[in-house]
Amino acid sequence: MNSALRRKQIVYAARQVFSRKGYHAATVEDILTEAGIARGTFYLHFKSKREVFGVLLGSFTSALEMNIKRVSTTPDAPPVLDQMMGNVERLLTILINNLDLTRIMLHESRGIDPDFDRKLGEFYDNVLALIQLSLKHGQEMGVVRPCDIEVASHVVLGSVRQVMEIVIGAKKRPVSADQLGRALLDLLAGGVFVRA
Amino acid sequence: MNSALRRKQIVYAARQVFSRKGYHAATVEDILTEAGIARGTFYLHFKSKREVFGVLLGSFTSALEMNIKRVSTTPDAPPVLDQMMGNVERLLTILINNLDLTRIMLHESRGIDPDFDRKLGEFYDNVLALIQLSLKHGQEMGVVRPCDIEVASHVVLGSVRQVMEIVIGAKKRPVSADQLGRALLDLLAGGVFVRA
Amino acid sequence: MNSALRRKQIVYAARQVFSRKGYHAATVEDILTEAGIARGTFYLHFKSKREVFGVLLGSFTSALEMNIKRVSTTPDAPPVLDQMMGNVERLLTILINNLDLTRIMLHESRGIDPDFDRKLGEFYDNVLALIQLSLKHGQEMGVVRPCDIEVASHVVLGSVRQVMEIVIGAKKRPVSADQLGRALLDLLAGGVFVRA
Amino acid sequence: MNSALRRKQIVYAARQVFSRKGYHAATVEDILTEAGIARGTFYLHFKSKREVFGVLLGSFTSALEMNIKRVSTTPDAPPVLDQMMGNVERLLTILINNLDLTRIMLHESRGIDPDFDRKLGEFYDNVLALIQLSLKHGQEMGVVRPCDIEVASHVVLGSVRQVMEIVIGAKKRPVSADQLGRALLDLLAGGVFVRA
DNA sequence: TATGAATGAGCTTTCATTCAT
DNA sequence: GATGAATGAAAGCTCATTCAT
Repeated sequence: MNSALRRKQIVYAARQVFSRKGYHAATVEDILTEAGIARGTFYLHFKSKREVFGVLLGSFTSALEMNIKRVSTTPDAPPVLDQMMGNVERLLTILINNLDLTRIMLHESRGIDPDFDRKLGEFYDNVLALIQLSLKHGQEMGVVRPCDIEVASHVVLGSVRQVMEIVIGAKKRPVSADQLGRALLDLLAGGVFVRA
Repeated sequence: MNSALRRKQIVYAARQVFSRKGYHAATVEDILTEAGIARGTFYLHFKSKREVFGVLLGSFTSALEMNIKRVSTTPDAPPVLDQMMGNVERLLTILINNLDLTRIMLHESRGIDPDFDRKLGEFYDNVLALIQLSLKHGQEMGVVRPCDIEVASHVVLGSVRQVMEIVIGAKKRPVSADQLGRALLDLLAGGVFVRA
Repeated sequence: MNSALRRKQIVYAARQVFSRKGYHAATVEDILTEAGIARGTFYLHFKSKREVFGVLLGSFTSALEMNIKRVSTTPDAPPVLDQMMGNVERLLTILINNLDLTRIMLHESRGIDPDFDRKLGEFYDNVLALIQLSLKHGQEMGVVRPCDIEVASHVVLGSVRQVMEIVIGAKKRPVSADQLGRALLDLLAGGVFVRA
Repeated sequence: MNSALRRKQIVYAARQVFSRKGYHAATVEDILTEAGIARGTFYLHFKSKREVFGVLLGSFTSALEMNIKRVSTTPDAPPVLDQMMGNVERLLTILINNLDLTRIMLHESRGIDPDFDRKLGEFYDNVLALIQLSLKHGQEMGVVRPCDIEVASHVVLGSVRQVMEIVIGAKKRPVSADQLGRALLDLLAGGVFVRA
C-alpha cells in the first residue's frame, strides 16, 4: 500500500482510539486492531505512539489556526466586527464537525509529554495573539470597548473552549453550530451582567 | 508519627511532585523521596498513587465549591450582582493562592482515570448549576441581561478557567487577584464587543 | 499476660487461620485479628510466621508419634495384631478429633520451607519405621503375611492418610472414627482383591 | 519461534524450576533464566506464573486420567482383575517416568491457589470414582471381596500415592516400576495382616 | 510486656519499542 | 513494505519483619 495512504489509515485509526479511550488508556495494540495492521507496520510509519498523537493534534490545531483570518483594515474589507464574528463561527463549525478531535484536544492532550504541552501552549498563544490583534484593531475602529485586551482575549478563548463542553456533553442530540454561535456571540458582544 | 499527620505529609509531598512533573510522569518513588519515607509507609496510608491524587483533587474541588455561595434574595441580602462578583473574586483568590493545585486541576487531571474524569465533570457541572442559579436570580432582579443562561454560565466558567492561564503562565511575577478580578468582571459585565 | 499463655493464644489463633486459608494465603495480619493482639506482640513471642506454623505442626506430629506404641513382644503383652490395630485406631481418633490440624498437615505443610519438608519427611519416616517394626514382629509371630515390608508400611500409612480425606471432605456430617477404623482395618487385614 | 513451540519450551523450563525449588520459592526470573528468554516473552505466552503451573499440573493429571481405563465387562474383555492391575501398573509407570511432575503433584500443588486445590480435588475424585466403579464390577464378578467400596478406593489410591514416596525418596537408584507394582498389587490383593 | 507505624526487599505485570524473517 | 515474536525497563504493590515509644 502507498505509504502516504497507510499513514492516513493509521492516523485515522488512532483518532478513533484516542477519542474513545484517551491517550494513556489507549495502547498501541488498540490502534493496531482498529487499523487492522501488524505491530511492525505501525512502527514502519511512525516513530512512536506519541508521534501519531502529535500528528493528530498538530494537524487539528493547524486546521484551526488556518481558519482564523487576520482581520483586515483595508478600506474594502468587511467590518472588523463581522470578521471577528466570522472567525468565531468558523472555529465553532470546525470544532463541532470534529467533536472527537475536539474532545482529544480539550481533555486528553495535557500532561502526556512536555513537548505536546509546549506545542499546545504555543497554539493557544497564537490564537490569543490573533484575538488580541483583532481586538486592538477593533478598538482603533471603535467597535471594541476599551478594556484589558489580554484578559479580553482570554475571555473569548475561554468562552469558546468551555462552550464546546456543551456540545461534547450532549451525547445524542447534536448541537447546532449556528444557534450556539449566535448565543455565544450575543454574550461576547453584550456581556453577561447588566452594565452598571 | 500520627497517622493523620503522616497522611497530610504524603499528600503535601505528592502535591509538590504532581505539580512539578504531572501525574503520569510522577512515580511513587518520587513521592517517597520528596516525603522522605519508605515505600511501605506510603502504601500504609494510601491504596495507590491514584488515591493520593484523588484526595488532592477532591479536597481542592471541595474547597472551591465551598466558596461558591448560593446567591440570596432575601430583602436584607447584598445586591445579587455583588454576590456574584464576590463568588468570582473568592474563587480567583483561592486559585491564585494555590497555583500548583490549579495547574494540576486544569492541566493534569483529565485522562488519568475514568473515575476522576467523572468526578471532575460533576464538579464543573455543580459549578455551572450554581452559576445558572445565580443568573436566573439575576435576571429576575433585572441585573442580568436576557440571554441563554446555559451558554452564559459556560462563558463565565470558561472565562475564569482561561484567565487562570495568564497567572499560571506568569512564572515569576505573581498576578494580583484583585486586578485580574476587576478586569475580568468588567468584561463579564460589559461584554467584549461594542453592542451593535 | 503470662508469656506461656500468650503463646498458646497465638498458636490457637494461627491454627484457626491456617486451617481456614492455608499457610500462604494466611497473613500475619489475619492471625493478629484472630488473636486480637498487636503486631509487635506477635513478634515478641515468635520469631516469624514460619515459627508458629512449625510449633503447630511439630506439636501435632509429636502428639501423633506419641500415640504410636511400639509393639511389645513380652509374654504378657496383648496380641501383636491387637497392638497394631490399636495404633491405627488411636491415630484415626486423634486425626478425626483435630480435623483442622489434619487438614493443615495433609494439605498445607509441603513446599513452605525446606526445613518443614525435612521435618515432615522425618515424621513420616519415623512412622514408617514404627510400622515396619510392627510388621517385622508380626511376621515373626506369624500374624503378618510374608510380604515386602517396606511397601506394606507405605500401604498402611498411605491408606490412613488417604482415608482421612473422606473425613475432611465430609463437611457437615462427621464421620465416626470407629466405623471408619473398622472398615479400614478390615481392608488392611483382608486385602482388596480376592486372592488368586 | 513458533508460538506453540515457545510455550512448550517455557512449560518445560518451568517444570525444571518448580521441581527444583518448589512453586513458591521459584520466581519467574528463575524460569526466564532456565528458558533463556526475556521477561516479556514469558508474559506473551502466559498470563502468570500460576498459569504455567496450572498447565503443567493439568496436563499431567490429564495424562494420568487418560491412562485409567474403565473396566470392561463384555464377554471378550480380559479378566476384571487384570484390567485393574493394568491400571495400577500403567499409573505407576507414568509416575515413575515423570518423577519430577509426580513430586510437584504430591508435594507442591496444595495451597497455591484455591483454583488448583479444587482442580486437584476433582482429579482425585475422578480417580476414586473410577476405582469404585472397578471395584463394583469386581464384586459383581466375585473377584473383589465384599467390603466398603469407598474406603477400599481410598486404600488403593492412598497406597499408590504413598508408595510413590519410596521412589521419590530414592535419589539415585531408580526403582523399578515392575517390581514395585508387583509388591504393591500383592498387598492390595492379599492384605497386610493375616486374616483372623 | 505491648503497641502499631515504619520498613524495604522482592514480587508480578505492562507495554512501547525493536528486529529477524 | 509487512509481519509478529521478542524485548526489558520500569511501574505499582504486598507483607513479613523491625523498632521507637
